Amino acid sequence: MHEASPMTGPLTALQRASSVGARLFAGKGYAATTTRELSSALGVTNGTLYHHFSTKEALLLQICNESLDRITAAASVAVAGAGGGGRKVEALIRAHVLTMLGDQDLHKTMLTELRSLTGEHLEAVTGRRDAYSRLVRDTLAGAQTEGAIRDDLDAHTLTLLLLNMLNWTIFWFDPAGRLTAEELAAAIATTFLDGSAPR
Amino acid sequence: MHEASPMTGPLTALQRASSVGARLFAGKGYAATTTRELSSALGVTNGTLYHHFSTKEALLLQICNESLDRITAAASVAVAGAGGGGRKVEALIRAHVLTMLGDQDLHKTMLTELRSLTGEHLEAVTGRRDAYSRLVRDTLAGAQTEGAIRDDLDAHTLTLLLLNMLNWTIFWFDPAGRLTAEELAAAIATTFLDGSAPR
Amino acid sequence: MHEASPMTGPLTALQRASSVGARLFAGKGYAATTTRELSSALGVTNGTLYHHFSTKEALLLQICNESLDRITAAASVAVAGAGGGGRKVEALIRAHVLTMLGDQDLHKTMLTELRSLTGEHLEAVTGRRDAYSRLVRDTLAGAQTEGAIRDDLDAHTLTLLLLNMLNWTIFWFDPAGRLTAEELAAAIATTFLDGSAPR
Amino acid sequence: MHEASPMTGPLTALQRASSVGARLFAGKGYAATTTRELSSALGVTNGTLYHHFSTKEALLLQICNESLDRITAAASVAVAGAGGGGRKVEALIRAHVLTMLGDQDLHKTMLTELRSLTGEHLEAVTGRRDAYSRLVRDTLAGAQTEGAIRDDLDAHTLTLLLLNMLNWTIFWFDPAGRLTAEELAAAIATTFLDGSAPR
DNA sequence: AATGAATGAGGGTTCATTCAT
DNA sequence: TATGAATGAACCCTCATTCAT
Repeated sequence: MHEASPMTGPLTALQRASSVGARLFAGKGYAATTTRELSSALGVTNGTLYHHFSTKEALLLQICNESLDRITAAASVAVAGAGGGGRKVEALIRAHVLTMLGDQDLHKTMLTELRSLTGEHLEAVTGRRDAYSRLVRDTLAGAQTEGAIRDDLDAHTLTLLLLNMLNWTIFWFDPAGRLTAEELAAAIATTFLDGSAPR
Repeated sequence: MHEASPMTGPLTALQRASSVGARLFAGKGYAATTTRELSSALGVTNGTLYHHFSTKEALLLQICNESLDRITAAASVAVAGAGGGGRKVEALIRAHVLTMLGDQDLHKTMLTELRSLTGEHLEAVTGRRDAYSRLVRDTLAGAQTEGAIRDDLDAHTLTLLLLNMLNWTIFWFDPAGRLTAEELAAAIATTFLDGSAPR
Repeated sequence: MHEASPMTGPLTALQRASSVGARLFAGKGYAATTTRELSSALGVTNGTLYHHFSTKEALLLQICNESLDRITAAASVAVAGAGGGGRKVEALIRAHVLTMLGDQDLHKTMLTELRSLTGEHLEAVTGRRDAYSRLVRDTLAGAQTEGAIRDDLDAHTLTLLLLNMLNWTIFWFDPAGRLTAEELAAAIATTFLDGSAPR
Repeated sequence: MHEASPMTGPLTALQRASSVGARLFAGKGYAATTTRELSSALGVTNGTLYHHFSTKEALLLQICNESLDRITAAASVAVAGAGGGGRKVEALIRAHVLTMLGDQDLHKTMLTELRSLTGEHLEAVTGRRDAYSRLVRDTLAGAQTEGAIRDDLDAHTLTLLLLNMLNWTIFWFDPAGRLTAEELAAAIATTFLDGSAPR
């Protein structure tokens, strides 16, 4: 997906910065990752890294933004393109899961290291994350209005529970494991919509 | 001996170490918390902290162990005391949620900072966490056997989905918010067992 | 030699302080030896150590004094008791070597860690060590006067050369090695007096 | 490239590291010398010191290696260039003394602080020092074979006694004193070969 | 754009020493 | 006399960041 295509040359070191940074940040945490580890993993010197990112935090910001860009775009498209009722919810779940697991390090970094941002950076990313939450809530509220999902639990609570099911996945999903991302998306949709009790 | 009893005075600084450490680690992360911040929050000098904990990691270890002790004990008791079928699952959910939210910092630290442990510490805590996961899975598998929950999703997957719903809560639950822990436990149980679609 | 005799009880911890301190100081150096290591090797607590020695340096001072007491006493007695001429020089060499190697740690500490003393302590010990050097020089000068040793090298230089031969031994002598202290004393006396060239 | 040549300016701070480090280590001991004292004496910051030496011990290692390089080279050349018999021993003594006193701090550090090295560093330097001892012994054994020195004391013992006379000098020699290094070398050679007794 | 030496504040930890019990 | 918790300065070392080349 994000690899060089036949029409382009190889990625430059800096184009790989988000992905390399995300790998390191996801692996050992933002605070525990040094800029020297970043430079070294990128194959450039420490000084060069600072020609492209004014601070370590700027790289984290870029990663968080990229994560939210992708997940918001994927979810928006999915929801817009799906039929009414439960279909939109299913599409949202699938888009969220597939996007998130398609670049696990990137999204894990956003989800877990966001708190290391400061000041305006933090506000900006938090704002975008909240906007995404609203997208989820609006989708659920819409489904409630259409009678596709229950309305004895308010949309806000349902949103939080759905995000619970979606996001914690980032901590344990193994692409080489027995469950594919598609299967997982289906299992989450089933469980969230129909529950685990037999019908 | 060193525990606070109703008859004794306030906890000493060091008896508060787990709770103070958990607060700081949960707030800004283990790696970003300095031992000086810890000492200062405990009201002791840096040297005193090291009189009681050989390393910063030793404090993290104690916190993780305490978290898993509590959550395992609470869940075991709850499951053992509940009636058959879905009741055990409900009891487990309630015990997990109430325990976890009863000391949010402690359990958040265990859930998110465990990876900062090294060597034997990491193995020991990981082992205990996995043992807890097995308790959850056994409970779900038992409910499947009794026909209380569906068996077209395997117990392992259901376990992961349930833990998703339970654990991510730690990131957003606000004790002062509109939802109480009891209500949340009930909402999770309902959603996990019956799903969000109307019946 | 310095062990409890049948008439006395076992040594108290503090009576062993010089010997234990000397062992540790000789082994890894004064600066690299901690007071906790000292207490622990003595089998007392850190606080107790400080009831007997006001500072770590006070223990070093005691060791240096004990070393110089012993070596000065042994040499004085030996020189006084020996016949004239070269006999006094031989006796001095033998006394120095046997005393020094009889408690290698004690004397090694004095010889190598003396510089860690400060202020008056340093002056006092340096003064005593210089006094011992004068004893050696006076002995050599006396032998020159009697014609027992050459006088084309001045007594001061000969003193330094003799102390060279005597003192560096502390760095390599192994009581379990093939050379006994007596044999070494004889070899030094022979070499210093007669030289290594055949006669 | 980075060596000072007659055409270049003064040494950079880091080129002086060995000599400055040796001065401090020789003066108060390796363990008692702080890295801040080192940086400060070099006129750089603490961080800069660590830019060039990965640990304090790495500087000690460099000093020890430099010392043994010089002393081994000087002795090898001297022995190889000298005539047979006692001439080689005299040449060795002179080379050892002149080299050692030509940079007293460097060699004192090697002789007295070597034990502060750890692991492979210690083994490496100990190995090189032992190799130098073998050079001395081989020289003495050769002189014995040629009948230039006595053989009723074995070469191993004579080696130790000669090194005693040579090495302890480091503790007291004063370049500004009444004895020059050349004179001292001559006195040691005379005493070691002919003894202090009149012939 | 790229380098890598330099910076200096701050990190975890240790230590000689003190003191209430 | 003995204890061991407490102290806080200092230790070695790391790090994000800067800057001359």
